[in-house]
Amino acid sequence: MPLAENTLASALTCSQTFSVLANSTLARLATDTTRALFKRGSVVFSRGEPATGIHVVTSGQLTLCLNAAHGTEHVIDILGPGDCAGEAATLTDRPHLVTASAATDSHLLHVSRAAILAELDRDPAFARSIVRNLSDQLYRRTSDFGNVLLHKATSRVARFILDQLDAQDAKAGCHVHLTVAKGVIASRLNMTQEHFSRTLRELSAQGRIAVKGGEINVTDVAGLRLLAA
Amino acid sequence: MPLAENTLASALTCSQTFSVLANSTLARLATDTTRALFKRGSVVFSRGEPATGIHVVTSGQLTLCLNAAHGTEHVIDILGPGDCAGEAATLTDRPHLVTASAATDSHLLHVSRAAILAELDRDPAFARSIVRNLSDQLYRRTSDFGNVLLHKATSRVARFILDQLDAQDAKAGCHVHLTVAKGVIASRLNMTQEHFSRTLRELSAQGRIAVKGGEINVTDVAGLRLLAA
DNA sequence: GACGGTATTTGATGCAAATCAAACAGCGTG
DNA sequence: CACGCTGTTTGATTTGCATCAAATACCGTC
Repeated sequence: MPLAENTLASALTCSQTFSVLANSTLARLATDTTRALFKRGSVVFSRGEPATGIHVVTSGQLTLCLNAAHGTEHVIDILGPGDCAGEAATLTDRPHLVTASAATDSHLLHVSRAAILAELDRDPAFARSIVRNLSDQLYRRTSDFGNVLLHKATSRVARFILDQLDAQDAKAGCHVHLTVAKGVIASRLNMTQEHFSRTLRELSAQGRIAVKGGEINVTDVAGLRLLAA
Repeated sequence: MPLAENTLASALTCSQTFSVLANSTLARLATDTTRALFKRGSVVFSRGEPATGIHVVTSGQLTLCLNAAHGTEHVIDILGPGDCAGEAATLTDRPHLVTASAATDSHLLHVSRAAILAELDRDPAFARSIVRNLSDQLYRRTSDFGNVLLHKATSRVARFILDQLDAQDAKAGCHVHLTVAKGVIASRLNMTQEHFSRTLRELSAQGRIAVKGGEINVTDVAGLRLLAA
C-alpha cells in the first residue's frame, strides 16, 4: 500500500530514521504523531522536563542548549530538517538534559513516547533504525566532545568552516552561508561571540577567508586545513 | 535451560546489557565471544582502527581517551566491571574515535561485530537492550559534556567527589576511594594533574575534605554541594 | 632498608580566552 | 526615513588554567 500524500506518515519520512520503515509501521506511528509550528525563539522542550517523545524537524532549525546555573546557555548542537531531538531522554525515561528551541521558524513532528515504545517491540526494523540513530548520535557527540576538548578556538573555527563546506557543498565550491546568528555558532563552538568575531577577522587578515555578513568565502582551503589540525 | 557455570555466556551477564537476555541468545553470542586479560597500560583498541565488536569489562578498569595531534591524551570516560566499550563504532561501522586502554589489569570479553549484528536481527529483546545501552550512553555523554562546558574546575572536582560518594556509598557514608591515578581523574575532569592537586589542596584548606593519598574524607557535604552548583 | 621508577605536590610564569564596556551595523516597523 | 531593536564588531582588562621546572612522596623490588 502506497503512502498517501501530505499525511503525517509521509512527513515522517523526511528523517532517515523513519524513511527506511515499512508503510504500515509509519502509519501506526503517525497515529500518535502531531505536527506543530514553532516560531523563532520559542521553546520546544526544556531541561528537566519529562520526555514526551521524539521530535522530528521537517523545516527550520533547532538549537539544543545546556543551561548552567545563572541563565548562561550553551549550544551543543544545531539541528536541521531530517534531524531528531529527544531520543535519549525518551528512551531512558529520564528528564531532558537539554533545552530545545527554534533558531528559525520551524515545523516539527512529535511522535509520542508510547508509540515509540510500542513500535520498538512490534517492528524489528524500527528497532534497527533507532539503534542506527542512537549510535550515530553517540558517535557524533563523542566526536564533538573531542573537538571542543582537543583543539584551540582558531582550530575549532577552521574545522567548522570546513565542515560547512562539506555539508553545503555541491555548487558554490568554496562558499559558506551561515543560517543562524553568529552568537549561536560561537556558542556551538564553545567560545564567546566576541572571540568568534575576532577569530573570523584574523582568518580574513591572513587571507584565508573573506567574510561579508553571514557569507563566507573560503579562499585558502589548504591553509584552513592546516589550522584545523 | 539453565546457564552452565564458568562459561563465556554466563560471564557476559556481568553486564546489564547482556544479563537481561534469554539464555539461548546468550549462548549464540557466546559462540563469537572471546575472553582476554589486558595488563595495566596495554591498549585494547586505538582511535582510527575499524571496530571489531563490543568489549565488556568483567574486572578491572578501562580508560577511554581522545588523542590529539601531538600525543596529548584526554580521558573522556573510565569504565568498570559491567560496562561496555566500542558500541558506537561497531554499530555505525566507523573507525574508533577513542583509544581504550587498561587502567588496571583487566579481564575483558569481546563479542564480534558479526554476532552482534546477527543477533540484533534475530532477537528483539537484544535490540531493546542495545537501545537501552545506547540511549544511556548518549544521555551520559551529553551530561558529561555539560559538566565540562558549564562548570569551572573547582566545581567539577566537587561534583566528581559527590558523584563518587553516591556511587561508592552504602557503607562509609562520606568516604571516597580513588581507584585510578589522580592524573587520570584530572584528565577525566578536563584539567591538568597539577591543577587537580591544587584544587584538592584548596578544598582541604577550606575544611571541606581531608585527603590522604587516594583516600578522601568528605567533612562538609553541604559545602561541596554549594561549590558544585 | 637502600634503591629506582612512577605519582604527586609545589612554585613561578605565560597565555588563551572570558569579561566588561561601548561603538557600530543591519533591518524590519511605524 | 527616522526609530528602536537585535546582532556584530572593536577595544581594554582580567582571570582561570596550562605550562615549565623542580622538589618530594610513594611503592614494589632486590
